[in-house]
Amino acid sequence: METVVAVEGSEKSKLEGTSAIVITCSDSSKQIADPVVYKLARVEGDGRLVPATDDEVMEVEDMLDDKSSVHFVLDTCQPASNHDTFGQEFMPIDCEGVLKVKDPSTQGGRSDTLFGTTVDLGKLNSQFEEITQSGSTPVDEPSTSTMCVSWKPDFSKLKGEICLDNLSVRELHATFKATFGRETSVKDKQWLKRRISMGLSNSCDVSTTTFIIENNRIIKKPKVEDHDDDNKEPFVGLEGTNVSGSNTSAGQSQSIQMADDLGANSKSVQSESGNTPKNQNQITSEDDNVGGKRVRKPTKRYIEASESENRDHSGRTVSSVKSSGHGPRARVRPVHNIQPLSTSNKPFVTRQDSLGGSGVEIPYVSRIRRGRPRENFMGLMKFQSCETGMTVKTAHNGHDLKSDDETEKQVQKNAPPTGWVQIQQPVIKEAGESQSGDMENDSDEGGHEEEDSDDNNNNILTVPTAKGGMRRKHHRPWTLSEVVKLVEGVSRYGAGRWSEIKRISFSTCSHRTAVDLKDKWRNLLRASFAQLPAEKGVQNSKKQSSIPIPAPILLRVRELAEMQSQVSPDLKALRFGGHNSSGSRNVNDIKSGFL
DNA sequence: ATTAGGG
DNA sequence: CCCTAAT
Repeated sequence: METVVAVEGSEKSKLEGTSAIVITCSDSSKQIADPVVYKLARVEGDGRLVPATDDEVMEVEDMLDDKSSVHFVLDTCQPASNHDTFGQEFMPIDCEGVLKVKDPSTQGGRSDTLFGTTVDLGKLNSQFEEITQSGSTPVDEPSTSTMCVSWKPDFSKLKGEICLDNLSVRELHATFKATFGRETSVKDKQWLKRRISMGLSNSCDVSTTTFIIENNRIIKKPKVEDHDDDNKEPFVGLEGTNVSGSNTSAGQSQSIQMADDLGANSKSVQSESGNTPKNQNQITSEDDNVGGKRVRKPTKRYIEASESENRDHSGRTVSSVKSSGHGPRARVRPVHNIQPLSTSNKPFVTRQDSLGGSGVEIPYVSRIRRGRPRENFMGLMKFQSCETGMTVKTAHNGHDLKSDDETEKQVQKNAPPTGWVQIQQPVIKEAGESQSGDMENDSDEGGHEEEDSDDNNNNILTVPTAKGGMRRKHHRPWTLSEVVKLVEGVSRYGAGRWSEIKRISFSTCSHRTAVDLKDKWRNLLRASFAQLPAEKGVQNSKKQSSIPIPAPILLRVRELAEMQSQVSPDLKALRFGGHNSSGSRNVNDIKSGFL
């Protein structure tokens, strides 16, 4: 079930000796099993084909996480059909996707191009032609609305909006860096453009990346003709009336510009009435209500902590906290044994009570589920049924990170302790989403052990990592695809609608609560804004304990953030001069009609 | 129950 | 991640 995709241009025959990128898509629950085979090669000016260098391949590799399904085989003359070696893996990005970009150079003169970008799935070739030539794109075909599909490159937005053409080499370098997060010494403009385009398209979302580069700065380019984007970017219209669907065409193109161009403090849209001293106070003490953030009084924890300084620990007032059922948890929850048997032979571990500092040894019971009780086993069941469609990839490029999870999973499967996992529940496909799309590459979604054995694994606090460090048991490194899903979700529903995003985009991830999503987004935000201004002087220096997030994604994050005015003042300050502080409020205000 | 923020 | 305040 493999097709060597058509290679545009005349050089097809010469491809034999070039390097190949094999991308296999083996999500069995999806019916698309058309692996795409790319040959990565460069064509020199004289028409010679030069196999991609290690460096080039690396660059492409960088854009995919290490779990990616892409294997690079350099200089093999093997026919591409010979993909047995590659095992079954998943593409972190779009299965159905077409990795392609509009490339100016393919239409014009030079042929110094990479074949990879002109490769396309045959069935979409015609569309490609149409798009690359005219700007008039067909509206996206009705999306099947799996996450997978939703991330397919959106050609409709591709119309000449990546203006790499006019850039100097220097500017291109900047762009390159922004895209890949690293420098390049290549001076060939075509090459740079090509690479950047590839980078963006490979990030699976060129869709909203409407920007141009100016003075080393990435600037959004106001879209003017947005007839077909309405459903794609609900938040383009920050005016709020058209969060979903209804469309005030006038407002749309402007709102973006507002976000970028309104430099001043349009932040406080207060009533003009009081020109009293209060107004001046507002300017100075705006921080009291930092950007309209919710003000918090010191937490109980904090109060208690400071109180306990002046108090014998035995005199602690437990009652100060609403001890409704479970008093103050010093990270100690009531015992909640669901599966008595499996805990039987586990070492009884004690730990210090962290609250009193009294040194009391208390039996360590791992946390019961925080918050509300687990909905039920649905998530699990769902997960299981999803999981079945997946091929577990192992014995490949050492995935240290999840090795432990993997083994645990194995254990679970081999010896189901309770048997209740056997319960079969009808899988509810939520809005027809995910199901397969979600699982396509999240092969490391442990799921089981977390859900049913967690509470009983009394003894495992941390697990050793490959690098000698200790990782918290519960810490699941975020998959690239999870990140992608998150970003996608935010772009759809807006930052803040975590439960929505959780429900829709993460329906299959039993872990990753809405809070987790929020936290991750916060981190992404930080990362996305930290990277650029820092000139990322030491990109590879710090121990990147977690997978580096591809620059294009970060780019996207930042864009979304700006679009939704999520940029915190600090971060904005971090950027180049006070540039964008839009007066628009966040989505929640819009939602509540607060305008 | 959900969300925002601090730790 | 975890926790809590706020809504």
